[in-house]
Amino acid sequence: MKDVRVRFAPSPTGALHIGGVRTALYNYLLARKHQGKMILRIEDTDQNRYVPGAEVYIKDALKWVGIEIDEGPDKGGPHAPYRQSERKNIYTKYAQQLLNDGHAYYAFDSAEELEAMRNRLMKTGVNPQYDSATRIEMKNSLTLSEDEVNNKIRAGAPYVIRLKVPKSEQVELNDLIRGKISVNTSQIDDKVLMKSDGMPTYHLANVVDDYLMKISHVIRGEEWLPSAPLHVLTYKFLGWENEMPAFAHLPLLLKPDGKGKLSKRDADQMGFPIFPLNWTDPHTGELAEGFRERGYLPEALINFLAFLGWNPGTEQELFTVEELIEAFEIERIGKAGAKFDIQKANWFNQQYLRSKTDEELGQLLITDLKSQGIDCENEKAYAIANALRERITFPSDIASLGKIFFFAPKSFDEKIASKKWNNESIAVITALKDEINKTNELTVDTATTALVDVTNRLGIAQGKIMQALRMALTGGASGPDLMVTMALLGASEVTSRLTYALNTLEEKAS
RNA sequence: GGUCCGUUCGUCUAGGGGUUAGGACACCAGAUUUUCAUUCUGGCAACACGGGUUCGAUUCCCGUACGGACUACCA
Repeated sequence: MKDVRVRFAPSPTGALHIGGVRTALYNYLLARKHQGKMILRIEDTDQNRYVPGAEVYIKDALKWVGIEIDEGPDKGGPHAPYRQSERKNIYTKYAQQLLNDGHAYYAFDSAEELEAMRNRLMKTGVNPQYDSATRIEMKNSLTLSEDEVNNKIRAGAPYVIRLKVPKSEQVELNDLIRGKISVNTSQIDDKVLMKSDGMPTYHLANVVDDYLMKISHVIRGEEWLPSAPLHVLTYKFLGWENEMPAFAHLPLLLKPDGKGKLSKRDADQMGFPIFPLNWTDPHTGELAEGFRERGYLPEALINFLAFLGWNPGTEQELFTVEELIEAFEIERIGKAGAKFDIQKANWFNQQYLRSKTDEELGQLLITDLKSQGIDCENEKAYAIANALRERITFPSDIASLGKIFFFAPKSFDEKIASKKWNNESIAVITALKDEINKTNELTVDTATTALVDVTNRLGIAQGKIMQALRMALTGGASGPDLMVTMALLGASEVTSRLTYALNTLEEKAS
């Protein structure tokens, strides 16, 4: 394979959508697999849609998920600048070339005139396009005399430059994911290449830049598929047919239920993030919570995203980035859109979170507790993390599940209280409390021994009172191993909690 | 409407002319855990439909249906 050079080319019009992250990821995986280069190109040719902060956001988001950029606006590189607004004169040059070669023309039609043309065509049942049939009725350098055109331009009349698409020719391209795609030029209209503000449109800019930046593979979303033949045509007209990159159009990320592409609205409705990081809309001031802030680990998100539309063909599910790079192949990307299933993302997160050490998990707990004004020694935090590690999906679960070690219960699970708080459990807990009160060193072993002794003495099966004991100790119906919980709490705390439970719950029972 | 693209369990998907159509998530059940969770075992559950081609089609071809994308001086 020739030198692999891929690009991720977002438009700084807002936060980076999770689908964009996946597109960037696939580009990145291919680049790394072939020791190629990953290029970040900012497509900011629409000045009206520019959103301050968006570019920085995109870079921060890529950095967070671990996608490294080899060439880009900050990094620089042999084909700088990497911001399209800074490459304006380059596009003008190639537009001029197309004009000279008769592959493009000036058009002076106003928005109203275009609108009128479309309405007229619509009424007659013809597909409304600015094409070989309609352009002869419009105001452009094909219908106007050379003098008229020159006069208009000299007078400063606004104009655009359009591609002169042939009347009827088959354009073919071989998509790496979908195979051969063939379209007749009669279905393509004379797309605007240069806008009246002097900026290029995407169609010109992406072709010119991909060529100049020696891009080997264009990996982008399926929404570009319909205009891909137009781009192929542009490469041909520019004389770059032989250097044309390979195309791979990715299937879309779909909403979890129903149909259609995943939108922020869906995500909001179903209660999951759609942006990698927190994003505050500069216009509305509205904050959208990111995957990072929700507690998703970048490696989990990457693993999850990689599998949305691609799979290695083996039964392995958990992949490090290095493994993904090794296994990745464009040919194994699926064709159909993939519904976004947040439950699967949660599962990946759980897997990655669990694989962390007690120390890492414990530090997470310490940080969380500190923000609530609670101090916790390292050793205790590590022990709590160890007890909780099998039950957490998000880092914040450690603190929320671990709070039982720092706060005595004030209320008790009602279901357990009504079902399990009876003479037997009261008897056992009373006796256990007295037993533990006598010891000063409470460990898993001594706690177990105490419980066994008490239940044996009273002739009550332990299983019958475990839930009552847990409720008395923590207020809840579930939690980490009870003996571990008691050991972590210590003798005096256990005694006082059991006493409190016995006092408050007794009244309720009678 | 037109053009293009797509369609295997609820979801992500493997597979491929002859398979008990495999895995994962979710869900359900049992076991273990003296409790809940974990873990383990098992279960539920899919080739959109109709025509071909073929000895044989879920797999190849053609239609149909359904779905999606695109159809801007936005990307």
